Amino acid sequence: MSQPLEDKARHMLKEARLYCTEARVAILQVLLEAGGPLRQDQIARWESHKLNKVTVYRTLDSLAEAGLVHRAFMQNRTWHFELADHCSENQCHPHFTCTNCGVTRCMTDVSLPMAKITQKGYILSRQQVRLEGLCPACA
Amino acid sequence: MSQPLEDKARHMLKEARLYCTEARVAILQVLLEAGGPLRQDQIARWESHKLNKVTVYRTLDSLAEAGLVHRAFMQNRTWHFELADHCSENQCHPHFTCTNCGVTRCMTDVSLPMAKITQKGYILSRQQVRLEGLCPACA
DNA sequence: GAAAAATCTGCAACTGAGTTGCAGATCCTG
DNA sequence: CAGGATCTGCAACTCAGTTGCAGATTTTTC
Repeated sequence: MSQPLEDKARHMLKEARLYCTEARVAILQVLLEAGGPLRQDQIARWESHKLNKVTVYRTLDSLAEAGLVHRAFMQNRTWHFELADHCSENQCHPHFTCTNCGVTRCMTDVSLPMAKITQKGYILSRQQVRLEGLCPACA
Repeated sequence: MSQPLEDKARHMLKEARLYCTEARVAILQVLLEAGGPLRQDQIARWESHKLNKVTVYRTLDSLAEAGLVHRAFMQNRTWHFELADHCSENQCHPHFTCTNCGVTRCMTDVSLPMAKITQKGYILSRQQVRLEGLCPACA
């Protein structure tokens, strides 16, 4: 059923010159399918894949190092990972978290200009924006 | 020596209608003196105050609830706390972290416009900006 | 100002995300 | 398909932050 996703995942791994291991293919598929940030446990439990948490973390590390995935944000001391597409070179889309229900959403259609650091000597390479408020369901 | 800071701390607590306990006065003093974000262990070890970590966390919670302090950012799965002044109602100053040496600095002179959420139903109440790059020493 | 009520504080034990070492399994290249 | 390079899973660990509870402080009441 998700053959095309698996193919896409394998292709991404080939491009990045990474071993096409079961775990990497599975995790990329899960992230492609989810279309948003996921925690380690959400990935490990997804569908029929049963991956050890150590494997999930190490796999995400290698995918992040290769630039395929990145740590989107931390919530409740837990990292959420997502595919690194839809990101410009130095800025990803903002993430909105509802302070009432806790749901977090990617605001892919919102963007802010890069900050300007006036102090001398700083080299700004990346900017991250978190938004907080009420989601439509809780407002 | 830090009599004025202690007085200021006590005054802040009175204003916020909180008990003037030793721990609260001490922690406010430390944060006033530091002038930037601190971790729990940095606060606990500051000068002659020897506070239990549970006390530090609970005290910071109560100060945060009263609006005197807030969680500035998380680094290495650890919260950094700072005084809540210098913050506008819905946005605090950005924090810059050097990807090389790990140092984090408050960029009080940098500001970004608030994001505009185009999707209906969202109420945006707070925006947080993290910056990454190289500090003058590492650039 | 002392007693009562309301709140803190510290200790010990716990929680849970993320990490490490290592042996055995998989993947790729020649 | 053999052999080296690289993963994977298990068990045990780390460490920031939390919880329950008994005893200590602070504030309020009279």
